[in-house]
Amino acid sequence: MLVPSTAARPPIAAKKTRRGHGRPTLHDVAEVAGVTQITVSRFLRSPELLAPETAERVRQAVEMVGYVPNLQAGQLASGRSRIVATLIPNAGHSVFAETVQGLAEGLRDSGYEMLLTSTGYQPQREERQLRAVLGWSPAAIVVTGLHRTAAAQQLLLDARAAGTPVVEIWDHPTRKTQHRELVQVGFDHRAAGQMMAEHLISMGHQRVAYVDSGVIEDVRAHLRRDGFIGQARKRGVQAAVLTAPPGDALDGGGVILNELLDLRPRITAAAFANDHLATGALLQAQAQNIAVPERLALLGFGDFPISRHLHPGLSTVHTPTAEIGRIAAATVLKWMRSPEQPANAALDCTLIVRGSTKAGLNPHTA
Amino acid sequence: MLVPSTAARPPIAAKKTRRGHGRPTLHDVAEVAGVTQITVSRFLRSPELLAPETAERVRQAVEMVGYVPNLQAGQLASGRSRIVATLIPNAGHSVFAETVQGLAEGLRDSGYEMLLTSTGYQPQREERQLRAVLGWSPAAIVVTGLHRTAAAQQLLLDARAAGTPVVEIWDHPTRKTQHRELVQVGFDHRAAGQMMAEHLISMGHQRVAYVDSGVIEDVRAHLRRDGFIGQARKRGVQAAVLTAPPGDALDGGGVILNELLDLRPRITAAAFANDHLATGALLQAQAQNIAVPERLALLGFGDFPISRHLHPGLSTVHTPTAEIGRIAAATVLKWMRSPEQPANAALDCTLIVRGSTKAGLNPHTA
DNA sequence: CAAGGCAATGTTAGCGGTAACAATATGCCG
DNA sequence: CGGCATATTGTTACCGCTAACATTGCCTTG
Repeated sequence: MLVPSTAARPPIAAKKTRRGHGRPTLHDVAEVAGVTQITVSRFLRSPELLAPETAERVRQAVEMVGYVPNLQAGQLASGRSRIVATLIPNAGHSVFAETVQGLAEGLRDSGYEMLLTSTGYQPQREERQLRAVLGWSPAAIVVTGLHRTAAAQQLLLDARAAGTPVVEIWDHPTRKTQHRELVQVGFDHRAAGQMMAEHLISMGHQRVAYVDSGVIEDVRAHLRRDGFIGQARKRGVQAAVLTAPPGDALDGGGVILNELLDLRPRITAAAFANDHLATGALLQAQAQNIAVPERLALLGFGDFPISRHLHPGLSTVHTPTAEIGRIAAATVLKWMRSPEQPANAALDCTLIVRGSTKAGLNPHTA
Repeated sequence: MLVPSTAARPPIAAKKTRRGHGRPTLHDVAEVAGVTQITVSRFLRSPELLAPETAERVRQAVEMVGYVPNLQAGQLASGRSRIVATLIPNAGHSVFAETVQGLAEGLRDSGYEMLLTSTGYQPQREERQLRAVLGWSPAAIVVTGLHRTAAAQQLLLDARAAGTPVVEIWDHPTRKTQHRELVQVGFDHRAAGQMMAEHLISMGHQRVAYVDSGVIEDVRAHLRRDGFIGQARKRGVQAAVLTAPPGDALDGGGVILNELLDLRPRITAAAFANDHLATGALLQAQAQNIAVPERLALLGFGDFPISRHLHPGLSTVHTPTAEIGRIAAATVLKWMRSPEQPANAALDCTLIVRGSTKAGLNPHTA
């Protein structure tokens, strides 16, 4: 049995006092403090219920035995978990990494922890991971995008029906009709694509191209492509579509540049699925002495840090990557505290016009 | 009570059958299958123990009620958890993001999940988060670096003493003596710094500078700095030290470039804490028409994707970012399976020589 | 001064699983 | 045909914590 040793202020290595797993339990603390488990439990959760003097005794006991609460036990008993399950296509991609970081910051010190899995853009895997993660009875679920297997969707709706907040990030549906039980925090990729087309058109370009992502599972890039093409068509502008080769995007952009230059009829501007591709193309253009934007205007997507440092600066669309994470965290926290469903957050993408499109055919736009 | 409904193949929304939290339990499945809980539990963990016919009945029952195991309960009962706690300075930094992704991939389908927290480089926060995370009785702990508060270190050693694998990533101690209970997966930053100095020296530079990270808590960058300076001194070469301004590293690099050019006595080469800083400097040099490497050779660290696409290409040190994550995952998995402590993994950094140092004063080195 | 109220702490009964052991049934042997 | 090993399934007792209700003692109040 743990005796209130006279020495010991620094957390002493918990002696194996009980049959259990070796860590001190509420019971151990209670014994030292001369109270019962529940009093210690109360001290930890609502100390104001205890008599000040008792509270102090318990506080000392907690410190003395180096008590760390067993969260699994607590959650099993209370039915409440403190886990926010997060499913992300690829935690290594800078955009998602920033979102993850935003989430981590938003959740920090909230008492909730983030369980992170990376789906590698594969719906089947996402479904499997979702299933696994549900076993943790997460307090909330954050998933990327709106598209997934039917079974995964059903799992989410079931979880939602059972009262678990579910937030979809990075995407925002055009039609408000889509599964209204879930909350979206993101932006409209189709509209972003339209904005990109509109920008090029407004600069006077009549023949343009869109360079789609080489990651075929990147649904959002394809949405932007569709938006781009749709808008171009609507405005009577011809839009070719190329697809970047898989692999390193900077390399891919370089390769694509020459394909763009070879297109017949000639095009005067190209939009890219992301800034990496566009940067690759821009650097390649530089190497080959292709005048940007005179011969070919280039428009990226994502506003990666490097883009404004290039020469010419890369025009692009700024996306709220970290903000998505922070807002998702805030949304989830709010939702868990009060049961009413928070509003969707439709974030803004903003066009950043730099040199790679500015000195174009029709330089009347800042 | 759940009746084996005649319809229902797709997981039917679990009816609230018990006083519990609404999700079907082992008990529900058992009832449907006409067996007891433990048989269902066995089916899930070691199906080979069941009679084939029973197994099939249970399988159908599991599917029919849409059973998802309650992992908290299982772990509480068994004392084993399936959580790998991971503490990272900043999940948004590309290098760590790649490591996280590597970890996620390494853990994928292993049955273990990653609990991720971001410490923001702050030891106090790290300690707090470590404490919180210990409440999950993680099956293993992955922390970044070797430096932390004394209390945090004690927590890790306690966990280790209780049998929890602890892996320190991104760092590798020069002296093998340092807390041998923990396993390191990373590389020796001091040695990397030495290598950087050695490279510049071998190119004939006699006056060099090191641009340290603006993140004062980035202990590893400082280690590289110390290695750099130490090596320079050893070889009788003067080494100045500058510190990048905080904030955007690309900007910081640009600012630093002019400081480097203004240094008296003049220097001929500079090494940077990371490729972002070096890239910023390189782009700024380009903008100011400063000849690289003739007027000033630039050496980065990290081999970020952009570096080889710059003109001239940025010489740098390639670091095994994703590999650290993958190996850490493998190490942890192995360790959890067999109790003997795996070996440290000292990974290699390799010098990548590109144009930004190659055409230097003494171009005899490839 | 008895009754009621409130503050502080305790008791009991689970949460949903698993470990360890127990109990059957079955088959094979001499 | 009894006995024992083996295969299969069940019983019991927790894991460490919390919800809900119970108890105790003291203070206020009519």
